[in-house]
Amino acid sequence: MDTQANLRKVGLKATGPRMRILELFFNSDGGHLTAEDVFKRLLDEGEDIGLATVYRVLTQFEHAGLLVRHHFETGRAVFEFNQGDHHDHIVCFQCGRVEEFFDDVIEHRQKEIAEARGFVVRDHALYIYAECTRTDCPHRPGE
Amino acid sequence: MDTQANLRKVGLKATGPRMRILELFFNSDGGHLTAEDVFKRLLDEGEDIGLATVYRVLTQFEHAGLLVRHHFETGRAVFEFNQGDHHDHIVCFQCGRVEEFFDDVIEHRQKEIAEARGFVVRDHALYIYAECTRTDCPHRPGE
DNA sequence: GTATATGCAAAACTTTTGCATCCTT
DNA sequence: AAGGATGCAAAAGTTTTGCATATAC
Repeated sequence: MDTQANLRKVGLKATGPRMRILELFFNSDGGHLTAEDVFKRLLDEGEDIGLATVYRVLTQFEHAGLLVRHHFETGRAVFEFNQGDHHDHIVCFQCGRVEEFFDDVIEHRQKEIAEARGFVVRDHALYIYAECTRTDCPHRPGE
Repeated sequence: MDTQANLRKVGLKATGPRMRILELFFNSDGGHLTAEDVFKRLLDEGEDIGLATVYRVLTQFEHAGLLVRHHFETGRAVFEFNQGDHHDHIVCFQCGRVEEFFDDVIEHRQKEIAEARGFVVRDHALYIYAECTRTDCPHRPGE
């Protein structure tokens, strides 16, 4: 991934902090990170970065369409890499794991419902909160 | 509505603040209120109430099943009266109006999707963000 | 070289907690 | 009377902003 080119493409200067943050999301394999998560990881990597910069960059990336901001039930914003494909989320109550899915039936039905009520859909967010029945559920609440 | 009886039913003492807050939601016709909204309305009514109490009572009501807490994209929690019937939301980008709906197809599909992936659904939240095409859209962003 | 981005510190905002007093049962 | 609930103030947690310095182009 040419981080520098990707930043320029969306009209942002290719600065150090921006490149590190974008790479972090690119390498995190669809992970959902809070501003604090990003900040700590960069500190761990030995970066000299400020939390304010992280917040500013995350917001810029959201506006540029590089990241998507979500509001889970924690009250804190989490960000994920925008792979272009829209998808919804299943969040495990027990281990906090987030799995993604996309379903045509649901997507379609939403559009119908909204239009029948005189709305034009611009976006939507569907979160299913569930219990993970898998044996490999790490069961580590609070992380 | 017998506010006093409703509170006792869920095991809470029928105190002044709790009764006022429950009545507020009952009379607000399905309105979605933040803690701050509730606090201000009670102050306007001349109540001597603290914001901390509002937060405590709202959380108690949520646990008791009297209210439902939502996280819209604002970052602040909003509460609504729990009428027992689950429903999802269409939020108008322009006027902020929230319309509710329930759709069996979507409900069913969610259950199927989650179970196919080894999850047992406990709850879910679906928010459709849309533009209101109605002529009576008040168009008052920021309220 | 110039405009923008950054780090730090301080502020703003939402929510929680400690504690003395008050109220419900 | 006893225990829980309240208001106030202070704290904790998240996000934003002001400003001097540093960096990208």
